[in-house]
Amino acid sequence: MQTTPAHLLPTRAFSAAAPLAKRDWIAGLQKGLAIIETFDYANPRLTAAQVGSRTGLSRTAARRHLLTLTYLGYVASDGKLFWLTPGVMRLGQSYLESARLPRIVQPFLQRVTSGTSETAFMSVLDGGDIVYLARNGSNVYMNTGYVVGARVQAQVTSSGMLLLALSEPRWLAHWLSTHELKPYTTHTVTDAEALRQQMNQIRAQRWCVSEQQLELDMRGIAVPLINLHGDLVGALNVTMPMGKESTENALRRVLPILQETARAMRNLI
Amino acid sequence: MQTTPAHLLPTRAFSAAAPLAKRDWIAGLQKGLAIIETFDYANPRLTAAQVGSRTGLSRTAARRHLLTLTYLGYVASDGKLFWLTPGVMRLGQSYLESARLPRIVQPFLQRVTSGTSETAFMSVLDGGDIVYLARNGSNVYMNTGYVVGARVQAQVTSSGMLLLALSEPRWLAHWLSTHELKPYTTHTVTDAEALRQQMNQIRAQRWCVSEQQLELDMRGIAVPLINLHGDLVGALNVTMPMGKESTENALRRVLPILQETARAMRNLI
DNA sequence: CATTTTTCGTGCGATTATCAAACATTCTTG
DNA sequence: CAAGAATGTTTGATAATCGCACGAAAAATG
Repeated sequence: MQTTPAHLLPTRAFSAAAPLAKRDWIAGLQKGLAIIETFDYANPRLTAAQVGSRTGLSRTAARRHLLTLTYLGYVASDGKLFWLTPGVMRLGQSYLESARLPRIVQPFLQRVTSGTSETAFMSVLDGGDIVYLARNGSNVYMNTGYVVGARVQAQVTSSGMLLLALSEPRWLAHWLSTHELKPYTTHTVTDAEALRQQMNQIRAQRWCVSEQQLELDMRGIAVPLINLHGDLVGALNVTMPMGKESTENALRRVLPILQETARAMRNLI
Repeated sequence: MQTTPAHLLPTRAFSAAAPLAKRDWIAGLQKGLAIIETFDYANPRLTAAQVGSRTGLSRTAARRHLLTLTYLGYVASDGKLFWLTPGVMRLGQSYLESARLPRIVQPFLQRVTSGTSETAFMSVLDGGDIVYLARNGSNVYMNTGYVVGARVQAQVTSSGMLLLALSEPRWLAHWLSTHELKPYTTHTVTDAEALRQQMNQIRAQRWCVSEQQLELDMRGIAVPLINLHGDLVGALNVTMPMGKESTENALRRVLPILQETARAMRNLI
């Protein structure tokens, strides 16, 4: 008997296969994390009642959780409104510190940057999102948001399309049939069947180029990161302004460097 | 009632110790967050028993919380060991999205970068740590770790010294008397009295230069960010290799730009 | 400015989520 | 291969968490 409101359930829909026994379910933890994630650009400061209605909790329950978070330093309050503090960044930082990947890749990203003069990223798939775990290069051309930790819907990035294409076919099929394909630019592909075909090609060629899907005039080129056991651990990509350069020329210029760098990383990741 | 700016609130309260009533305390939430933070560089993968002993929970309790986190997608497990997933970065991202500051400062950082040719940062104090909330500039000279979200003990950075010096005197005194001053380089100041004197000067002059405290051959220069109400909301700084440049010359070159940029930001933050 | 309407803080008894201990099972190691 | 250590699972007892109800405090209204 799952009394949990649907919107509190994990985003990683498909992996939800193991319906945790009730006795192993810490409700307060789930609710508190949902509360942290309910703050966003449009809702930076909320009352306890607003948090309650956004998370499906009662006003009093939301308030109790918010007070706990406040006491722990993750949330601040003027007595009426609540907002997140920089303290919550300790949590993401725990991941960056504990994971080997983000630390190991940095010198390799520098290699890509100096070889191509473009901004290089390493990213992984989380749910249907691309999460950037490391970055190297200038911020001259780039929109400001793409820092370490940023997330974007996978299908509008080169790394995302690549990782989707190379992931578990059943999961991919499920994702394609349930995910809403939001258009970011006039060029964004929003047809699931078109995406599916692109992915077949990407899976075969083992690299991906993506143009103007997330931002106009921007191009991304991605290759997979595979470890010695053959596991897919993430993607390496560069993002660049398209300018007047042809797709073919850009590929000729950066793809070999990406592929060679990914190969060089194999026995370290 | 709370008049302290959110960014300056001590993490695990000193004066802010309003010892939350028992009925408003969500134990599971505190425990779960403590579990997330218990993973770090030295302990990237832990068993439930290890997590228990590190967080003071019983083995079974730790396991229940870990299973919950796993189901929610923040933790992964092979059945025996547990580790954090990129999903935890959603949490820090909630802060970056919801807070105005990190978004607003980006163009100003670019201004600093182009005026000084050095890497620019915006940061706030959280507990005794500096947290970098925005960054602009090349990563050529910099050690890899200083990305958005990174934390360093405040007293070894220019921004940290500045924010400490300008914070609530009672809180500062308490911090100085309880905080362990860890040496990072052979130049790191580890004497509390010496720090206190430096802070007096910094408080008076309203800027700070810090050299070789965290890394050899590196220099930081910081100025405060003050809003129209006169609240201290953070610090703006540049970090640069010292090379052969004198302190005076570096100050003459970058301090005016920092100060002018901070002034230009006043009515936006 | 007075009155209505809405929102918010708090105490309480009812409910059930969470606990640790005991036991079963699996993995280690000599 | 058997003893010991570490881990998974079950269970009844306990106390943590719940929503409701009520009064106080703001907001909204006219």
